[in-house]
Amino acid sequence: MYRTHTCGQLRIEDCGKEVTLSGWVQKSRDLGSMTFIDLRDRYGITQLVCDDTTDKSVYETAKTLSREYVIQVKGLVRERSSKNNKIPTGDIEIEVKDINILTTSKIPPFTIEDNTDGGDELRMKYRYLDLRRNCVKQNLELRHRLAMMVRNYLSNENFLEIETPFLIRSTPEGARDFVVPSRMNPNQFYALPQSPQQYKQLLMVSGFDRYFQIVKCFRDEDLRADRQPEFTQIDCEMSFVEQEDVLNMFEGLIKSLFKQEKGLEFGKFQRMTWHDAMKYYGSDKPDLRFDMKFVELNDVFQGKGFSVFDDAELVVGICAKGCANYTRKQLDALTDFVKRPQVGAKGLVYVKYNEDGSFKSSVDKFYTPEDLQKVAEKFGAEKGDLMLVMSGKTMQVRTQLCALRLEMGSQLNLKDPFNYAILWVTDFPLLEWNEDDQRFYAMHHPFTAPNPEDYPEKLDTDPGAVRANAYDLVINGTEVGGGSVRIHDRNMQLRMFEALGFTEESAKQQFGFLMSAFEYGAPPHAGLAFGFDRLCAIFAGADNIRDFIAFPKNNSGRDLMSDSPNFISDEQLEELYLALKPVEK
RNA sequence: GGUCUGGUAGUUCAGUUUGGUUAGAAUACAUGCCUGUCACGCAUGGGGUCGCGAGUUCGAGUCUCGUCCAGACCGCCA
Repeated sequence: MYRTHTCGQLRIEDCGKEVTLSGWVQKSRDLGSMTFIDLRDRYGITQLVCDDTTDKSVYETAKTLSREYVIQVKGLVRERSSKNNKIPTGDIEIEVKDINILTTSKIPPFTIEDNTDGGDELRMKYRYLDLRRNCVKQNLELRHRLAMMVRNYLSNENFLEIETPFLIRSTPEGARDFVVPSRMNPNQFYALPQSPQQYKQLLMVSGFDRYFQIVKCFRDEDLRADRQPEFTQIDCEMSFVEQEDVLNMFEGLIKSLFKQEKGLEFGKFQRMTWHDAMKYYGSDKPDLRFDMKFVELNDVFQGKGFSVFDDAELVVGICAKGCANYTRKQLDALTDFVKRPQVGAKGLVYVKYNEDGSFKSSVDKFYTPEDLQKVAEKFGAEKGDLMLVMSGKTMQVRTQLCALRLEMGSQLNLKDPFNYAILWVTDFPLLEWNEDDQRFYAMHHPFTAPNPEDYPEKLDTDPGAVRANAYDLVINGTEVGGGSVRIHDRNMQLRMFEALGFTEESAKQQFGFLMSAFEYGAPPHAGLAFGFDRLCAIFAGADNIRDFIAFPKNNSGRDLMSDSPNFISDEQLEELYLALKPVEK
């Protein structure tokens, strides 16, 4: 028997017991004629002691132990003479009677501690060692708990978890597909699913009126801190429901997770239309942990001879509470921030509402104190506030001001990761115009149902203004989930394809099986999917989802541990009827 | 496809602004001492292709160009 207890288990009441423990050597502290060893496993750390009561040959073995050796120890539990209240086993220690070295270890390239000395790259390369660290292990434990809660909640609500295929047909809409060559069907390829979208809709046609799946999805797009090429969704679909039913069901799920995991209770989640989110926060995923709402200022700023504002489509600003004391240097830094290529603004206008009631702005040449007073009134600004104003084309300037708003939120410490601001964003546009291709694309996906108020009339007259029955769940500025009511009527689906520039034939070619299925009695249905990795990160107050995935990829989509992707042999290529093309510089 | 930041002992970093003697610190590692440590302590020691390549120069870790790698972001992500 390798162990009678784990390394996190023994307490003061176990004193006097003969026990056997197995684990990794965390650290050895040699005090001369006395040696302490911290033994670690998944459950915790237990201190081992060798002193003059220890058999000499056993002590000699103890002296040879080095970090990360795997050992088995037999000994007696005894009370410590000096306790350690930092660990749960801190009241006891093991008087070592026998040590068995199970395996030795090379010196690890970084320390296996919460405050490791290892950098990201090194930790990825030796991910199996990184996972030994308590903080990383706890992230995976959190992930497991949340997955269990999701399964329990949905199972109790009569949802069935049904697996869908990973080797599927490629569809050109949406993100790039990862493709897999088929040996048995030369020159033909499978694709890995970007999501099980069409399969879950088929399951609705099949009568499984409540489906879910915690499932891997694959997208061959550039990565970010919150984007991995393979990631996990909580994918859900329901039949005989309207948008309201879906929002209520999954609001319940999210509330249940927060209640169980964090003991937090929330009232009804705030809702905001996509239009308002863009107008007041410049983003379809506004961070509502702080306010700093956009205020549109065309009427007070235009017509006074300041051509930058006079010529702009939109003049819009935010008010930073208590920031009128910002120095010239700080204001210049903000200007530099918005001028960075990532933000892309031309400049930034500030108006200080000083404590003495006077105004100081970067455009004093053009505006009288009375003008600026009106601006302040628009903002509802008080003495001591700083107003920051930008102008330009409507959508562009909103995006730029959004970047500034988030930056101010960071500077003013308004982004407490454990203060959760949750909202539904609803009424997304159905279609999105693409300048490059000169055509509309589905903003969500081509199966999303239009809002009945806008269909069919507006689809002909003003396609860009048609609202969809689509919704996102946003927490602290992160999109953690999204979904829609689906089209279940074949004619409506054909109209949609038409609007997207598909012919009936090309639509059939790509989505034929779904369209065929809809000819055999499709129920009204709707659903959504949550980004499970992001959800885990948010529960832990983290930004990067990598720490919540056991074996993640890096920025370039590489697995630094296994060094993949990598080349395959000529034999493999031959078998797959593939030939490589040289990379052009 | 683009913008920015970084690459120097096993590791994390300083040094680069202003080119100039033998490239430092902490930590890790090794050896010795130490009976209550738990970030143990003390002493000693080993450890460097300054990412790679080219250039400028009497001389390059330091300046220039190219390139590779890593990270953050923009585009992209139905």
